[in-house]
Amino acid sequence: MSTVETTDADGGGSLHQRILSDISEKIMSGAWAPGHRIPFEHELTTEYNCSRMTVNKALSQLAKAGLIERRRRSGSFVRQPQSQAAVLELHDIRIEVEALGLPYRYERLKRLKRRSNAEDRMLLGLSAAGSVLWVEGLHFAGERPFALEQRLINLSAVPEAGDEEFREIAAGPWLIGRVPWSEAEHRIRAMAADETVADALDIDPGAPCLVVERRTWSAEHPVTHVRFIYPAESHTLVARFTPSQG
Amino acid sequence: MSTVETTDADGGGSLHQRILSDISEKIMSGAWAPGHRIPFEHELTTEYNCSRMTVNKALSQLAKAGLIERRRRSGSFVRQPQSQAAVLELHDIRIEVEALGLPYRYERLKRLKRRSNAEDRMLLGLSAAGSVLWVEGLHFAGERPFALEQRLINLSAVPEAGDEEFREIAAGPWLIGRVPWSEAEHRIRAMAADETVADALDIDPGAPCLVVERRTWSAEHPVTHVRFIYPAESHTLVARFTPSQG
DNA sequence: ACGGCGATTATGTATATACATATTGAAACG
DNA sequence: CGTTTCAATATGTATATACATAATCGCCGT
Repeated sequence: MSTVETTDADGGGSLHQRILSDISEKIMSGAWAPGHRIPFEHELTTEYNCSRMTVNKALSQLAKAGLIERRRRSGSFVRQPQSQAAVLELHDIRIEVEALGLPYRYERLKRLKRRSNAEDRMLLGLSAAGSVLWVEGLHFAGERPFALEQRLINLSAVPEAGDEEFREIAAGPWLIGRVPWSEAEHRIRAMAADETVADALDIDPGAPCLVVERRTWSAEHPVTHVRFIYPAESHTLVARFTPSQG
Repeated sequence: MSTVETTDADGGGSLHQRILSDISEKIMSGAWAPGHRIPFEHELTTEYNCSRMTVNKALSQLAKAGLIERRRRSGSFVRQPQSQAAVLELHDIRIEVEALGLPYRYERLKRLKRRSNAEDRMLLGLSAAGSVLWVEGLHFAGERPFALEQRLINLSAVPEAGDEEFREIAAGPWLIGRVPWSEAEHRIRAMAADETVADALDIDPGAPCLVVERRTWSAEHPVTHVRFIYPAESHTLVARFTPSQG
């Protein structure tokens, strides 16, 4: 610790990241309950064998993310999970997860190309039949499932999506940059997890979930319909605004 | 710059904060358009007469917030804003209900004037203690409960609310028109109904609910915190928006 | 011309250090 | 016994430094 060691000497990621994910894991898993005092900076310093600045930066970030609260002279404490803020912006889940300091991972569950049925057309707002792609995947924050994604892509609008596997990359990031969207509509509601959802998200059947559905258009053409399903505890949408004044 | 100078030597806030606000100001105002290369770290270092670490931390934070993009060897650039925060309308429940073609009714359940406790202050974002008014009421659509409202009013900001009974009129419509609000923040999440909520809304305990919390400010003063609790089946929020630019 | 390779450059991450500031707990005092 | 004061402590913010890493530019040889 006395000299400057090579950056990223350990295995994966930076030390900063490792501290972040270690601590938020402990909090998320419940090992450190709300109110629990987490180790002092100088203790983490010896635990991770690093300088206080490194620990400090990680803890400050957790504080800004709302996971912990810091009190001078007293230490840092796990906060009541009322303010696990995520922002209703672009709704890129990777960014949301990484803002929590957790490693992000995506895993495709299903992929199916088919001729649109009545429900597909309703979801997309299509009048005529055509090819659609159905993709289902799981977003992970660390080891835990963070959100289940169910997506319908209108292949008449985005034919090249038909050649994509979406095995490791979520369809959202793929579509952005390829298809300029001109309009979007969100629907937000609560739902009880059914068998399938509960299984995928590793929660109890019947547990409350937050559902965010988005429909996107590009120049009047329906592009995609996504449904994100979050376990209730893991997610709060935050929207801040000032009056529009007519 | 050669020695360690006293922290916060300048006027208000930290240097970190000043750099942050300066740069986001320039971006938000359009002075630095998307694609514009902002000064290099070493340039800002001389401009603000501070170390690179300080500048680096500020820029990293802006990057994490999505305002800028950083490229090694090339510098930092103002990003294209991908999307905007959703503009949820300030929803008036009477209008929602009447849009469904159902008769609307409001009924007050509880009303309590008290000195703010720690939780009240947290909800309202107050630092000092003071009088608050707690009002709980039910919104009906026809015969069925449509939403449960739990509201906290900061009597320091709106003293005349202390004389109101809110027996037949909900506090929301009363406040609007009386108190011009300058800013609001929504938090949206899912929740399982507890005993109290289930009883009020006439649903089963454990049933999923949509919770919308709103905090309102008027000229920097916290005015009110409301929580609307909807049975999952009865409600879907809709937000529609277009990208701010290409 | 053109493709590869090394030098340069800006950012990324870490260290050790210094001093500020808020809060707590205990000692000193009226 | 209550209050005031003070020192200890943990966090907050800044500095200077060191080395890593990625991307670009320009040189050079074929």
